[in-house]
Amino acid sequence: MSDIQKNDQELRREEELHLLEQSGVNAYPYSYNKTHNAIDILNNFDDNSPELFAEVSIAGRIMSIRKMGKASFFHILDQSGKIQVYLKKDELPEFYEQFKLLDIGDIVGVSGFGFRTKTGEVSVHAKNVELLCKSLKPLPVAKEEIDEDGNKIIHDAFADKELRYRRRYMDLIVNANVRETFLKRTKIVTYIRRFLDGMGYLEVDTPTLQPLYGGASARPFITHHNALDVEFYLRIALELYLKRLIVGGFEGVYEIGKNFRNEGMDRTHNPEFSMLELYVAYKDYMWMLDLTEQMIHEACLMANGTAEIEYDGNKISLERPFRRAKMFDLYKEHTGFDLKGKTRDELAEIAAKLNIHTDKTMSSMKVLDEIFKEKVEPHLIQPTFVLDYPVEMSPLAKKHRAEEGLVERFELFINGAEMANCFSELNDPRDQRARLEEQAKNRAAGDDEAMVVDEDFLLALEVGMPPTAGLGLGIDRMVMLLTGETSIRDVLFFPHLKPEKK
RNA sequence: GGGUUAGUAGCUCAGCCGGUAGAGCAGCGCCCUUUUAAGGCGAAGGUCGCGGGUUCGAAUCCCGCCUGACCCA
Repeated sequence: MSDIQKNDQELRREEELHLLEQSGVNAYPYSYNKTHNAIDILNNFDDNSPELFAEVSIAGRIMSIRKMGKASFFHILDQSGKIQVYLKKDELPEFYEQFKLLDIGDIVGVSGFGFRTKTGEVSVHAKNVELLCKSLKPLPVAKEEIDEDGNKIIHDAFADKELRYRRRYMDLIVNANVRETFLKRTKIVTYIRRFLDGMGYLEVDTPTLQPLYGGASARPFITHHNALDVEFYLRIALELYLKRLIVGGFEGVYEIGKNFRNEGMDRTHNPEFSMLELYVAYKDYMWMLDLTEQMIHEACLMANGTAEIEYDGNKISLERPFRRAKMFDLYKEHTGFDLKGKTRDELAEIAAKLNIHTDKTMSSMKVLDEIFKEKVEPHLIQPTFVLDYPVEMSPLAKKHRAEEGLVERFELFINGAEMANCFSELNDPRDQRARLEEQAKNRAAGDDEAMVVDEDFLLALEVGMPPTAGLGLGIDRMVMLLTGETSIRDVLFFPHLKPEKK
């Protein structure tokens, strides 16, 4: 990068770095012996026994500096939070000169003792400060104020969404709420793992690069393997490989991993996103429904301390039990029509009455799907398990034990959005072959989201898969719900954006 | 893909019925040994997203493009 592109602040920081190095300071040393996190001191400092913090070493990034002549205050930020440091010239005469060359954004180690300032803030009185990393780029600076009611007011917050997403590291440094959201995300995912591990299920890894893709209706990303000179697809679902592991004899497996779908990006879609898929042998979908309900309920309690949350202006209760409703009952409830057993043309006629646009190319399933999206989904604000879908909509689900034309499947909707999807898994290889061949026909007829026939998967089913319940749960959407974020970009560290053009 | 809207200093924003830019914070210099949106004084800092056009003159008006946000299909 040439000097022409650097602004005066960047040039000044480089100049300061040279000055520091000339005076013998290593601006990029190798380690620092840190004994405390900011929060350890802030939470545990006791005015009656300050000796508990008589010797502390903390380290972090300088976030604000208040110089007052021969004494100074600055705040440093570590992973746990911010803490104030106090510095006197007559105690640190040598460093005090260097201090002039330090900036907001530099990382320092501070050793000293804990104390409380006149104004009541627990701080560290520095006996020694050393530079651990010189920062060459100015950081967006926001100032915080605590108002009379104790609320934090942030002035000039770093708010430009595009910059925040493209320079997420800056966003994380400057915006505490962003850090909190991602910490919560990690806690939620850790909780899910602990929950499933506690049930005795195995966490496994299956291929991301696949010679054939399947398990969902979506267009894949295609890539190329040079040594083999073959095309590979990035997986669109975890399903077919996890089921092979159930065939292989494991009785409970799960994977939390990335799926890749070659489709548009918006507030709820990123081309790569995280899914949990779980398969448990000898269980059916209603058993999995209970597990799903428990897992989401507990994850919310763990993340928020309550099962009552507010999301996008809606009050949502994740208290158990969630509502359970059959799909065709919901159609009746929200459209007034009984759609069960209707022909394609009858459905199209009803759609027209409901002011839903259809065209001749749409199959009866597509029409049903449209009506559901338009008339039912928006009403599913409180958590609702939608039960028993038409067989044509669910090529990997087992036929319903009691109802003709349906499969044993549920989807969970919360705040009008699909959160989880589950079936009693189809394990009759003859039926599975017929369904995949049907998909292949749709594909040949132009549906580029239809599934392909995976002969190896069918072979696995012929070897025999025990009765199995399978669940897919969108991790990003669940994190959105539990953190109150309405854009998927705010729960992904590095959401995809269009490339920057220079 | 369509509509609305935004892009001005490192950050947050004002200026937009045309006359070549302004504030706060950050940064710089001086003063200040318990401050906390620290304070006081002073001096800086900008191809006004990019490219065309209209005009004596464009951040401002017109066209195209890029990037983001929101809504719609």
